[in-house]
Amino acid sequence: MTAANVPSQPDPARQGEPTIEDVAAAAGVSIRTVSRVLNKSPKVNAQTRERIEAAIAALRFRPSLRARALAMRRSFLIGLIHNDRNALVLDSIQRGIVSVTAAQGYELIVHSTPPEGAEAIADAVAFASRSRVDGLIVLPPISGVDGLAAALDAVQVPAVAVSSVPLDGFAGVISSDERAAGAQVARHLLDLGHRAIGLINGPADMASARERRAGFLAEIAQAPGVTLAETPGDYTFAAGIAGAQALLAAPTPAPPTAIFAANDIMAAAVLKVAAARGLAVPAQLSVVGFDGSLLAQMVTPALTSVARPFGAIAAAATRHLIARIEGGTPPPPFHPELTLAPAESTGPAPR
Amino acid sequence: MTAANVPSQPDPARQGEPTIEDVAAAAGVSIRTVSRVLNKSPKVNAQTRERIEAAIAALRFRPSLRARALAMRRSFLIGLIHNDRNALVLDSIQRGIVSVTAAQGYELIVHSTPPEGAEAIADAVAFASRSRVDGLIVLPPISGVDGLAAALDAVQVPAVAVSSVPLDGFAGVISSDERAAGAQVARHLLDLGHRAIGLINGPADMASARERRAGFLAEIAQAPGVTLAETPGDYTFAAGIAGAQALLAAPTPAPPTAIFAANDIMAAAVLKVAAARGLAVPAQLSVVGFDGSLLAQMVTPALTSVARPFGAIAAAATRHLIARIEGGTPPPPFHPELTLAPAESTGPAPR
DNA sequence: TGCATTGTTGACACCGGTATCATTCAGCCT
DNA sequence: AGGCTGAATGATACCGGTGTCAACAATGCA
Repeated sequence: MTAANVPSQPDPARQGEPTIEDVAAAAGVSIRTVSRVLNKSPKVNAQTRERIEAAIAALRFRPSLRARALAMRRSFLIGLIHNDRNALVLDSIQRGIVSVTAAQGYELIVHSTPPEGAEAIADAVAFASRSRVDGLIVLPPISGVDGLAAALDAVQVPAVAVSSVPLDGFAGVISSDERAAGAQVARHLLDLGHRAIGLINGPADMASARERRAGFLAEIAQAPGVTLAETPGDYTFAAGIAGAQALLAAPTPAPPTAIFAANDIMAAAVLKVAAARGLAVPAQLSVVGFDGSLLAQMVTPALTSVARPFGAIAAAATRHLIARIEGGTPPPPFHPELTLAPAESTGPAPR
Repeated sequence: MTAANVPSQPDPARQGEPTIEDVAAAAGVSIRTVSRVLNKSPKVNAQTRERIEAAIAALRFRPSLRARALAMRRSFLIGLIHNDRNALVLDSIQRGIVSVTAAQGYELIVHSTPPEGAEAIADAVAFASRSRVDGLIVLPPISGVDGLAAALDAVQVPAVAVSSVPLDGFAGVISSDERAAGAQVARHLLDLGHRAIGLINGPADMASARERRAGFLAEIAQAPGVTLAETPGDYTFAAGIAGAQALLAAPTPAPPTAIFAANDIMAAAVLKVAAARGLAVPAQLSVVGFDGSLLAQMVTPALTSVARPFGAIAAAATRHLIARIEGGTPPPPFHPELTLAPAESTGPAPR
C-alpha cells in the first residue's frame, strides 16, 4: 500500500469535520494507528507515520477535543477564576496563560465572578465540577479565601493560586520577595530625602500586602527621624481617594511629602487628591504605586511603581499546573523580580 | 507568586464523578429516562421525574459536558477572540459574556492573540476548529478584518462581531449611532465656546471610527468660524502622544483649545502632553475621550468621555450568538446609547 | 532450526451522554 | 373482545477518540 491513493480533496458529500476514521481509511491503516500518530507514540513505523501525516494534512483533519476528552477523562481545559479586582491586569495575565496553554494543547476557560468571601468557594467548586476543567488558576483576592484549596482538593481539581506569597493549602509555585519590594520603595523615598511619609495599605487579609508593608516599615524604621502615617486600603480607587485625603489632611505628625500606595489604582487616586489640593507631583508630593500596570504609564505624571511581570507569572503558574495535571515534575518555583521603576511621580523632598 | 493546592489521598470509594448510570440505578430507571429529565423532556411521568431528580440531588450528579458534547455534536463552548487593543475593557466584556453564557449552560473560552491583519483570519479559523467551539465572539479590531466572516462561515462556525456598526459579512447585532456620538462631542465643545479644535482619529480602517469622525466633523462644519485640525491615530497611547504633540505644536491655523481623542487611552496621552507643555486642563485645554473606560475615571483630571456600555453590548452579542447556535430567533439588534459624560477634563474655552 | 524478544499493527471495549426505534401498557372505540 | 392510540419507558446504536491486549512479522540468540 502506498500513499498514492491519498485523496487531496475532502469528500464534498461529507458533513462536518473529517474524523479519525476518514484519516485511517485514506492512509489504509486502522484508526488505532492514526491515534498513535496523533499522540506522538514512538511505536509507529516511520513510513506509516508519514503516510498518516500526509492524510491528516490532506484532509485537514483535527482531532475532536471532546471525543478525546471523553476517552481520556480529561478535558484539556484550564479554568481561570477571577473577580473585578483584576480588571487592569487581566489581559496580561490571560496572555501569559494562553501562551502556555496554546503550546501544550489546552484551552483557557474563564469564569468571571463577583463573589469574594466564603461564597467564592461554592462558586469555584460549582464552576469546576460543571465545566470539568482539568485544573484551575485562581487569582487574588479569591485565591486568599480560607478553605478554598481544601474545597478544590475535595473535588479533585488541581489548582494553582496566583499569589506572591505562600498560601495556606496551596503549594508554593511562585514567590516574590514582597518584603524586599516594600523596602525598595522605602529606600527610594528616603534617598530622595523624604522624612514624612504616608502609606496606603492593601487589604489586611492578603499576605502579600502585609509582607510589603512589613518590608516598607522595617526600612523606614532604620532611618532616624522619619514620621510615618498609614491608612487601610482595599486596592480600589475609592479607597485610594479616602486614604490620600486622610493622610494629607491630618496635620499630625506632619503632612507627608511622599505617599506609597499598595497598588497603582490607589496611587492614581492619590494623584487626583493631590491635584485637588493643589499639590504638585512630584515637586510637593511624591507618589509611588505598585504593579507597574498599564495605568501607571498612562496617568500624568507617570507613576513610579514596582513592576510585577504578570504575564510571566501567569505563564509560570500555568506550566506548573499543567505539569501537575499530567503527572510530570513541576518546574521549580518561579521567583519573579519585583523592581522599582522610577518614573515621573517621585522626586526630591521639598525644601 | 503562585501556589498549588496540596493533593490529598483520593477518596478510595469515589472514583470520579457520578454518571448518569449511577443516577439511573439509584432511581430504578433506565439511563434514557434520566437523560430525558436532564433535557427537560415533557414525556416523563411526574412521579418518575421526581424520583430521578431526588437521585440526582442525592448523588450530586452533574452531567458531563464532554459526553454530552460528543453525543450532541455541540461543545457548549463559546470562544472569544481578542487582541491587546482591548486590555482596558476586556474585563467588562468578559463579564458581560459570562453573565449570559453561565445562565444558558455555556462556558467561555478565550483566545488572546497578537495578530491584527489578514493573519488574524488564519489564527481565528485555527482556533475555532481546534477548540470546536459552538460559536465565536470577535472583538475589534480583529472583527473588522476583511474576509473574516466568510472564513468563519466556511468552517461553519457561527460568529458575532462586537462592533457598533454593521460589518461586512456579519449580521447586524449591535448598532450604536457613532455619528451622533461624534456630533454630541462636537456640540459639547462648541457649547463651551471652543473655536479651535483638534481631533485625534481612530484607525482609518475601522468603520466605527470613521462614523464618529464624520459626525464630529459635520457638527463642527455647521458652526461658523471654527478651525479644525486632525491627526491619525490607532488607539494606542503612543499615537495619542504623537497626535497631541502634532496638534499642539502646529501654529496653523491656531493651537486648539480642545482636543477630541477617539478613545480614552489616546485622551490620557493628550493629558500627558498638555502637562508637559504646561497647559492646564481644562482651563487652557479641554480634552474629550471615548469609551468611558476605567482609565477615564482614574486619570486626573477625570476625562469627559462618551460612555459605551461594554458589558451590556457583550451580553447582547452573546445572546444573539446563542440564539443562532440553537436555531432560535435572534433577539432584535441592540442599540446601546452612547452618552457623553462630562467630567473634569472639559471646560469653557479660554479668553 | 527453534524460540524468545522487539517492533508494529489491529480488533474491540469503553468513556458518558443522546437519538432512534421498539416495547409495554392503559384507556378508548367499535 | 379485539384493535387502535398515545404516553411512558427501555434496548441499543452512536458520537470520535483512547486503552488494553492479542496477533503477527522481523530480529537476535542459543
